[in-house]
Amino acid sequence: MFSQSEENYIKAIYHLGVEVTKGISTNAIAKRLETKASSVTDMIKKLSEKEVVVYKKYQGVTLTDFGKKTAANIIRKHRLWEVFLVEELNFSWDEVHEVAEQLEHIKSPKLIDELDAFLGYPKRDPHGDPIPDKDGNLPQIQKSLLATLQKNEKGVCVGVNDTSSEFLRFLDKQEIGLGQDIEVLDKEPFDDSFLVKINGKEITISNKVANNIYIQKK
Amino acid sequence: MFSQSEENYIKAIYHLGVEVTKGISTNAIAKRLETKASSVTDMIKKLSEKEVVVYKKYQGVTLTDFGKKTAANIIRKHRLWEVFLVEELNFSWDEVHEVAEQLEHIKSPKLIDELDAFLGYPKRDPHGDPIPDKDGNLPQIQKSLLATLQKNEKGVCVGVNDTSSEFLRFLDKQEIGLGQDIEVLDKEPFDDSFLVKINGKEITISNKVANNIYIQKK
DNA sequence: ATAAATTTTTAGGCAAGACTAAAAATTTAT
DNA sequence: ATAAATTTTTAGTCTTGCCTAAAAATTTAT
Repeated sequence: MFSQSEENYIKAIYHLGVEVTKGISTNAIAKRLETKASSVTDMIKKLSEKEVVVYKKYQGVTLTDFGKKTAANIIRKHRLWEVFLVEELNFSWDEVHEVAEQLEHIKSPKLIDELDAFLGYPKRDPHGDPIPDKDGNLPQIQKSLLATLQKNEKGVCVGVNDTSSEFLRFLDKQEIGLGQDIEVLDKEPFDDSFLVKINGKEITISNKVANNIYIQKK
Repeated sequence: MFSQSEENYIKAIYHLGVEVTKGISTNAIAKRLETKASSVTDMIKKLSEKEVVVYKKYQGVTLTDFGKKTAANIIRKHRLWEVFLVEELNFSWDEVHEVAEQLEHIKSPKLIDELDAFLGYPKRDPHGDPIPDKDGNLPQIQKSLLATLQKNEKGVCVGVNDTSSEFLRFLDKQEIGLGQDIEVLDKEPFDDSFLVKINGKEITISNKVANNIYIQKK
């Protein structure tokens, strides 16, 4: 069994390690968890003894298979709770994170299995991120950043990269959400902004925004 | 804001203080929380500084009004989560306590208000205990121990005193639950046991059991 | 009323998890 | 290749919440 603090480190290492082969640096973990590098070193030693990570001094850390499974389970809980908050308790997608950060640490296998069933075994959370199954497997779909689409390509919004409240509320204002059809009408070479059609309306989207919206092409 | 540990102390003091006018003893708190008296003294000093309790050396503690309100809020969360677990996630009434002990510490006013609404503003938890409202007020109903009923009195089960798994599972086996009609057919002077009619069946109930079931007379 | 038993508090320590400051190792720049 | 900059680790400290052992206060018994 892991403490909340240990779980937070495991999750951070997991997220930092997605599509990276080298070890995760002490500094990167410290930055993500808003803590100090020396604290990270301490915790890494502990997680290493518990065989959650592989660690060699000055070389960063990698999750073991056990560590990955542990991480997937924490993320599973986090995302299921997010679904619950949005679908059942009227939270908006920019409000869920803080509460899910707490709920993900509740220890009860039955609770999470029942919650999963209660929610109808959802595959994705309110931000479009996949929910790991009980064995830690992620359903992968292929998705592209809106910014990579060419003129006249169409797709449907399947996720976001930035999940900050500011960005999510901006999307709400623009009526962009998961499942929303988006068509690229034009790209402006000057500032790499996009002219897109959403809900029948034509709106301009900055390059920064286009780099934070995931699209499934069609 | 209080730590989980502080919240557990506040709750313990509240429960020990129901229908008691004197201060709660250090030892009583230690026993309830399965900790040592010296640890209790430490925590009591802290809670006293935070104006949650009134404390004079060697005289036990009492909750301040602020402390009572805090306690009621924790209990509100605990009981609402219990309702959720039983009504929505298929937990039985003997399984909920441990998980609710964790969930009660989640910090989010919106979460608990929405949960309350989602559940339809329940007045009582699965054991028949009243759920405090947002201001900390308890709906009090008058209830009597089954053991105090006379021959031929009738009532409905509205709560339990002992909430241990053993007792609750015993009640399940006897098909006794909240809302169950119970009629005292006879009392046996020899061992103070009861002959009662439940669900049309006549069964004998020990005095110990009768002292742990609350009845609303009718 | 005093002795014995009990309860409560104090004093000192320990583990987890964080921090600061300084040392050591590594990487980058010249 | 060496100096400078950066990253990482070590060493020592702090807080929270717990512990044991001993001292102090209170209660109970004789």
